Amino acid sequence: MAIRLKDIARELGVSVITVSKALRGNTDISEATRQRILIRMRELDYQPNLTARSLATGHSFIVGLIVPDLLNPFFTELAKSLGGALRKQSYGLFVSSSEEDAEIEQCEIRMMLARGVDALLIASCRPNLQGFYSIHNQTTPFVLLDRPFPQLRANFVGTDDYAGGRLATEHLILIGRKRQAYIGSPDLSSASDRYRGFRNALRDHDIEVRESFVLSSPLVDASGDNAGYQMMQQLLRGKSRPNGVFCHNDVVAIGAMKATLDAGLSIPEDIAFVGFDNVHYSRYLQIPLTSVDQSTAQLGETAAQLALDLIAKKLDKPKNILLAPTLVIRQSTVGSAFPQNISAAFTTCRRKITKKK
Amino acid sequence: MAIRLKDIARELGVSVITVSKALRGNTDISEATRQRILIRMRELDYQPNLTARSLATGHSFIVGLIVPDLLNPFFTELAKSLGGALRKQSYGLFVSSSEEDAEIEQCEIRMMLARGVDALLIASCRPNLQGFYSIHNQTTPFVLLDRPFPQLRANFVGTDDYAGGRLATEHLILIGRKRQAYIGSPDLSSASDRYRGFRNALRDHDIEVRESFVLSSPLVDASGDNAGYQMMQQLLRGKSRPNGVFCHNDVVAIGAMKATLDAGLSIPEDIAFVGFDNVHYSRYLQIPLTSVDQSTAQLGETAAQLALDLIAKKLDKPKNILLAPTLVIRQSTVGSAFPQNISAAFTTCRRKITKKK
DNA sequence: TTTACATACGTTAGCGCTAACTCTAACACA
DNA sequence: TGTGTTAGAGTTAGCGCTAACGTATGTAAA
Repeated sequence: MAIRLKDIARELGVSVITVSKALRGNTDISEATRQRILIRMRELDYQPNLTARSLATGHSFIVGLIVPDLLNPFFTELAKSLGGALRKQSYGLFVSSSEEDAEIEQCEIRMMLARGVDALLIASCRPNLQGFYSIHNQTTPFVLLDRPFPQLRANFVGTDDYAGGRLATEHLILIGRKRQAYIGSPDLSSASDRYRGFRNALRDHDIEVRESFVLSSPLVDASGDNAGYQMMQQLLRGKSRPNGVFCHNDVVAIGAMKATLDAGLSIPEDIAFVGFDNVHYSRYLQIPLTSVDQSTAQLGETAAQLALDLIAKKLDKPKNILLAPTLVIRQSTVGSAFPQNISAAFTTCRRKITKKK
Repeated sequence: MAIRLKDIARELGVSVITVSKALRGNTDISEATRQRILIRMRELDYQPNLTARSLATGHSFIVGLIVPDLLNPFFTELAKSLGGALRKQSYGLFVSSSEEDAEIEQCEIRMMLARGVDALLIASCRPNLQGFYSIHNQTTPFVLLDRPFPQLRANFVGTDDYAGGRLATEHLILIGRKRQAYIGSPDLSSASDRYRGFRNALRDHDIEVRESFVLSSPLVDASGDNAGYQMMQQLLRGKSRPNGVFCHNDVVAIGAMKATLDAGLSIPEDIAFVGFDNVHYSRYLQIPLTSVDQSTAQLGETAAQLALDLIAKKLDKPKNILLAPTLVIRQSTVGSAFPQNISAAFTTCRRKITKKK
C-alpha cells in the first residue's frame, strides 16, 4: 500500500494535519518541523492521494477534453498543445473521444462530470443543441471548442470559420477556378460558417454557386477520408465537374484527392483542392495540400488559458474567442512550380478578407 | 451542486445506505423500495460521485496510458482501440503523453498512480530500465506496450519486432536491393529487435551490413519526420548511397522519403523504402509507403484485455504477448505498376519468416 | 498586571461513498 | 414457548485528505 500522511505523522510524532500543512506549504508551522517532514517525505517518495484530496477540496486539477475523433490529427494536435499548456499549471488533461457519436458524447460528458473535472472542453459532434447534455445547468465550467453552438451563450474558442471559408474560396478564384465545389458537412456549425464564407466569396465575384456542387456527409471527422472519397466520386459522376474544391477539412480533402487521382485526373491542373486545418501531414501527401491554417497550437493554449480562468472564476460572462486563420499554399492549388510571388499576393488578399466580416 | 445519495435518501425517507444499495443492485432490499429509489434517481438524473466511490472502494475504473507522442498516429490508433475496448467494460482511459522525455514520463507515471488508476499501460520512451520509475514496487498493475524492457519481468504486449524487421528486409532483398540502410533508434528496445531482424535477414542472404548505413536518432516518435529527414540527408551525403532503406517507423520514413525526393531522386527506382506501423495515412503519401503492419487495433484490444485481467487478479505471473506482423506492400518499394502476383509471393515469404524466430 | 496578539501546533468534522456489521420484525419449525 | 431464519432495513466506521476552528505558549504593548 502507498504511504499516507498518517504514516509519516505517526513516525515523526506529529499530527496528520501538521504533515498536511508542511506538504502544502502552509505558513502556520515552524521551519524546523517543515523541514523534518519534507525530508522524510522525500525519503519515502511520498505522493499524496489525489482522489482523497479531490474529494476533500472539491478540486480535482483535471480538465476534461472530448473530441469527435482521435485519428483526425487536428484534434490530436489540439490535445497536445492543450495538455502541454495545462501541465505547466499542474493540471492534468483527461482526453476522450466521442467517436463522432452523439450518445457516446453524452456518456463521456457525464463520465467527466462524475469524475469531477474542474472544467470541460468539448468539440461537440452534434449539429445543434438538440439533445446536448445540459452541462449549462451544471456548475462545472465548460468551453466549446472548434464548433460553436450559436444558440448557446457559452464560452467558445475556435477559428473564424467564415473568414477561413472566404480565404480558401478567394484563393481558388484567384487561380482562375470558377466551377467551385464545397464538400463537407453543412450540419456542423463550424462547417456552416465555412460554407457561408464559400458562398459569399463566390457571390462577391459574381460566380454562380451550383447546388449540385455542394455535398455533405455526416462523418467528416471519424472517417473523413472515406467520406471525402465518396463525395468526390459523386462530384465526378456529374455531367459537368468542378475545377476547384474546397473541403471541410484536410482529412476529407485527402480522400477527395485520392478519388480524383484514381479517376485519372490531375491535381491541380484538372481540379484544385483546398483543405482546412493544415494538419501536419498535409505537406507529405501525394499532392501536398493547400490548407487553411487554424494555428492549432495557439488554439489549444488559448483554450487552456480560458479553462484556467474559468476555474479561477475570473470571468463573469461567457467569452467568445475567434482566431484569425491563414492560408498555407501548396501544390494542390498551384502545382509543383510554386512561384514565391503568388504567396505574397495571397497574404495581401487575406488581410482584406478577414476585415470584411 | 450535484445531487447526492443523501439528498435522495432524505427525500424518500430512507437511509443513505439503502439508496446506495439500490444504485448498485444489492439484493438485500425490497423490490418496491428499489424501484421507488431508481425512479427518483432517473428523474433527478443522478450521477454518483466517482471520486468518492473510488476513495471508498479503492477502485477507480480508470486505466492510464502513457505514450511517447500523441502526434504519431500509431499511438493514437492504439489509444483509440484501447479506449473503445475499455469503454465496453465501463472503464475509462486516461491518456497522457511523455513528449518523448524521460522526466515527463516519470511525472506522468507518478501522476497516474496518485490519481489511483487501476492499471497503467506504458509505451516507455526510455532506452532501458535505468531510472525507470519503480512501478514494479507499486501495487498498481502495469503493462509495457510496444517497447519491452528485456531485463524486466513485466507484462508486455507488442509486436514481434524481430519478425517485422526480417519481413521488411527480406522484402527489400526480394526486389533486388542489396545496399540496404536502417534508420531508427537502436537504443529503443523495440528498435533493437527490428534492427536485429534487419541484420540477420541480410546475413542470411550473405549481404554485407555497412555500418555507415545504420543511423539513429533519439527522437523517432515526437518529431520522427524531422529525424528521418536529417538521417536520410546524412545517408545521401555519403560516397555510396543505399538503394533500400528500412525505417524504424512510418513517421521516420515520411521524413526520409521527403529528403530523398528533395534531393531529386526517385522512389523506388533509386531508393526503396519500408516503414513500420502501417499508419493510416501511409497510403495517402506522396509515394504510398510499404510498411510492416502491427495490427494496431488488435494490439489495443489485447492490451485492454490484459489490463482487465490484471485488475481482476486473474494472472499469477507476467504475461508476454507478441503479435505477428504482416507486410503491406505499396509504391515505395514496387512502384506504381504494382502487379498483384508479387503480393501473393510476399505473403508466402512472410509465413516462412515469422516461423523462423 | 492585563490585554492583545502572533506562533506553532492539534482537534473536530466532513467531502460522498461503501464494507461490514447490527438491528428489527415477521415468520417457520420443533 | 423458545429458537432459528430471513428479508429489509439501518448503524458505524472509514477511505485519505483538508477547512475551519481550538488551544497552549510566548512576546509585546497598554
